[in-house]
Amino acid sequence: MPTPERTSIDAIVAAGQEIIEVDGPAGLTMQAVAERVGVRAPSLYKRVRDREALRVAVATASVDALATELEAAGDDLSTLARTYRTFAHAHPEGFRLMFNAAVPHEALERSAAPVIRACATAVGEADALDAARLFTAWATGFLQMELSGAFRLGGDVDRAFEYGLRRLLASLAG
Amino acid sequence: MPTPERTSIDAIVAAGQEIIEVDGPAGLTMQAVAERVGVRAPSLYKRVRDREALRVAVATASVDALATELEAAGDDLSTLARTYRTFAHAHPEGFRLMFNAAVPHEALERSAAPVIRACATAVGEADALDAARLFTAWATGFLQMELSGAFRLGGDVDRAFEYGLRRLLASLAG
DNA sequence: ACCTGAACACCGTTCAAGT
DNA sequence: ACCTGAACACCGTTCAAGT
Repeated sequence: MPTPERTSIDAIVAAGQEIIEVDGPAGLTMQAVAERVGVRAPSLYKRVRDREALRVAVATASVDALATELEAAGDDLSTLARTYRTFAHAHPEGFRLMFNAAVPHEALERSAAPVIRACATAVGEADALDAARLFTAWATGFLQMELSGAFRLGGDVDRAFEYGLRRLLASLAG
Repeated sequence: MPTPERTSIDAIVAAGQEIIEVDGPAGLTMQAVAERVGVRAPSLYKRVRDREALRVAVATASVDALATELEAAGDDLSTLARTYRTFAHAHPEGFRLMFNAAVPHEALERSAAPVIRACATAVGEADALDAARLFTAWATGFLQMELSGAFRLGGDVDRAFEYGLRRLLASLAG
């Protein structure tokens, strides 16, 4: 006898995204997600293989959301960098999880594409990939350090970000 | 009646470092550490407050080890970058944990000092901190992406590292 | 003083039984 | 077909009792 579905993979992932921002990555338990979507924990196994798959699904949703924002930001590297930073500030735990779960390659590629395209414009096709990696590595590392409090002491973090961005753009232009 | 100590905080932290490299961060359980140092799990609570404190202690040990290697590397930014990368390759899980645990500020400062000093030589005292943040953010982000497999496809990763390093040094020189 | 077994709460996961 | 309670294994943590 068929029964109506009481939740969905989308609702489960959305619940996971909300939970990590409130309770941190350790709060992402099967029971917390189940309670939030209104089922019992065992029911989640109809939609996700295990907790690790749920972590990956939540991380992938974050990468997809980031990709959407980057695509809307256009081809300007400064705008892309600031969009990236705004995203990280808005969803710090989702941002962190992106680098702590095995996000499928297609999702990563989609979020990388706008940066690679902008770099191709700046340095030409031949060096576009290397330049995009330079740019993305800097932005990612900066945000990770900013969020983890590595910049706790000294200096203006906004100024350090703009300094890095300016230097990088100059380097790519040179 | 006093009893002889059957383990030590150093042995516990060393066991934790070994465990994460073999079994990953999820393998760092109180029971696994206890077994490795030859006591029962409850005994660990004589030396560490809880599992999170153990994670922090292991991460801090990694930062200290990194700082020691950076101090020995000298004042050349290229050498510092390659030393950092060699360290990350040798202890990938220890490297990742450094950014996923609340390492005390003094440890972070000690590992940052060699880079700040090298940057002061390169760009002067006024911009040394911003330059060090640019440099460290790039290297950290690059390694994190390299280790997490974000560079899985396309291009030579070694070449991308050297490309980024060259561009950054040029930028700081300019 | 440090160590341990026992106990408890909590979590991930499976599965037979419900609808 | 999906959902659930019950069950099991495993883990973090506490604590009284041992030496």
